[in-house]
Amino acid sequence: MLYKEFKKNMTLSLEAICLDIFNDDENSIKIKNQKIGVKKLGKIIDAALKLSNEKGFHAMSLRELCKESGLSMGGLYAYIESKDELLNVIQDHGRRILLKTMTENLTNINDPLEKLEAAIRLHLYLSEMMQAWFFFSYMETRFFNKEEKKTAKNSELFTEKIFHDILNEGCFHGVFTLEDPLLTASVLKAMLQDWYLKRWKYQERDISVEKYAEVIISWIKAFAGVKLDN
Amino acid sequence: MLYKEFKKNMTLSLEAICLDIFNDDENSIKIKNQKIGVKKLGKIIDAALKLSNEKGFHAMSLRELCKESGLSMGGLYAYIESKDELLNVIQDHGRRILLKTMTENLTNINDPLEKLEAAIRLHLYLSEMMQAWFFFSYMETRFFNKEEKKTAKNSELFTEKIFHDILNEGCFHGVFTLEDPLLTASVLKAMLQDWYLKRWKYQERDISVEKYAEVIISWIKAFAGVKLDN
DNA sequence: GTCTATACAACGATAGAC
DNA sequence: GTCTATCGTTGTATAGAC
Repeated sequence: MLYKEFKKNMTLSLEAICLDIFNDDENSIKIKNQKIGVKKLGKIIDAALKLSNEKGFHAMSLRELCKESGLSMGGLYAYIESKDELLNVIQDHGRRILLKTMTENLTNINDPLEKLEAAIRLHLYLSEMMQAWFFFSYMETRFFNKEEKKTAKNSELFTEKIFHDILNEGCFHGVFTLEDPLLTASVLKAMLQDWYLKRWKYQERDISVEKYAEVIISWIKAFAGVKLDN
Repeated sequence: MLYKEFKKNMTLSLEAICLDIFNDDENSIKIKNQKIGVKKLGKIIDAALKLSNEKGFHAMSLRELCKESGLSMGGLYAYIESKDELLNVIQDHGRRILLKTMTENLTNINDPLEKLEAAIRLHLYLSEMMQAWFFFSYMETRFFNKEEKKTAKNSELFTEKIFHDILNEGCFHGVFTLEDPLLTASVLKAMLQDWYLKRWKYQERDISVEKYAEVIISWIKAFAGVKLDN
């Protein structure tokens, strides 16, 4: 699947997820009008991601955030309880999309090699589409409180586990030959993360996300002892 | 070479570098006594790295830094001009060691495969020894000003170039078979960085730096079409 | 060379008008 | 639902005693 196609499919399901999140957060959100609420909350998250990725979440002042999202200080506090809670909202928002997309799109693939390729493309395309969130999530995790840190850690291990399971399955069926599938999954994940962590480099060198996916796939094939057919 | 051996050799040359740095910074440092100065500046850097890696450089207050390094606010300002300049001092300190170690220890190796293995081990061992600085440098770069950002970017590309050159050399001599040596070097670097970025994971799983080095080396061998001999 | 005391700006958060 | 005005706190940085 090409990135363009993936993006088109995703845009539709994204709106539904945003609505879900807004309704679940009604205890902390003071806005009753759903239409206004969803729209502005989206603007706040986008602005917060933009500013945070430029200067860090902690260095981003709420006054700046207000300017960027077109609200006043008082207005902002109708959407969030505190600056800390804003962080939770952002994290939760992205994590839901990540979890939903990864699980839903892989269940009906059985062939290990096919599944591995699909998972790699899926993760890369998703991180290309929501680069700001992936970058934010990676860079800001260490500033979370204890509980949020644990959730973030589990999310990291969840993605790793997807690849670990596929590799194990492949080894069991004799498609892959690996000495340490877990360590392989870990390194594979590092390569996927590099895509959204050093986007400036890949952009400068005109490397498309499809091209990068191909490199990663041919790399894992070589390492897992899969015969190259192209 | 094992990590233990590497560490022993490094400790000696480290002290000399610290003295160099102290002498070069005499325009901003108000301390005249060299012995006192070097010792305390080292303490300040260590404390700053510790606190910064816990909560971020921006979130670390100078009051905390004073407590951690055993100085008063006034005392601290005898060593640094401003908080921003402290960032430069830390960056410069680590970068010098990195540059010196990488260049000095690779010049007299000619065989591409041997050189590649040595470079991988060198980078991993160095990042194991100075994990705090490597982590700091990776995580805080985006908060630098324009000029410092450029220097950091060049440092990133410098390390990548070392691997790129070795891979090119190997391809030229027919030892490696690679479609895109630059992209390979880029991905290789991502794998090396994962070692100091997710140390908690590798520690939890009892993966030593030697073991990790072996995995990376066998991975690049498989990808570059080098016959495995063990 | 190091300390205490203090200046002043910017922060997150809230109250109350509209 | 959004605004302005204002609170108390904490930040960096400096002055002057020792």
